[in-house]
Amino acid sequence: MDFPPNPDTFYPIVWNIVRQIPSGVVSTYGQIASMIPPPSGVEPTDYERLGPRWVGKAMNAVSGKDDPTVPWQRVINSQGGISLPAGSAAALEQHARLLREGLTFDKRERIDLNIAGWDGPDEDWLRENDLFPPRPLKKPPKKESGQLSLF
DNA sequence: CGTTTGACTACGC
DNA sequence: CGCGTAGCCAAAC
Repeated sequence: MDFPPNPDTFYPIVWNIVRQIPSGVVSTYGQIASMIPPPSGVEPTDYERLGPRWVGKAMNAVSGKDDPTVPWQRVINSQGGISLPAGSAAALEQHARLLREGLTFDKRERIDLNIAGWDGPDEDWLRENDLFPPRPLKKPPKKESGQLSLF
């Protein structure tokens, strides 16, 4: 299955989550997928592999509808890069929008998820929508839990 | 009607 | 750090 069992229900969930992403940060296909329960009939192990691609499908469907309420530009791949074909009009548009939102790309054209990675929606919102907590995008800061309050 | 192709990721070198 | 590969199947060609 490289396609959601039921796009009509799966896509809207994805779009609702994407609508929660604030300007200035970014999420990933995998993180979005991690919040959505596997559709009935789909094994969790399969979903882990297929979910991210389905999220990509949902994003593709947005551009078709040209829905201005879905900030699709804030969803990038797990490496912090734009997944649209390099040089394509859509890719350039996404790049421009992200720059406009204050995000910065390194010389490899990638965003540092440790800095700009999204922490997910409010917990209340997640509960109201029966969604799971997102998989963290930021890697643990080595040891020293959290950070010393001292500066 | 057979082939190619994905808005992905994790993993191995 | 970068490049290649598997997993997998509906659509587009």
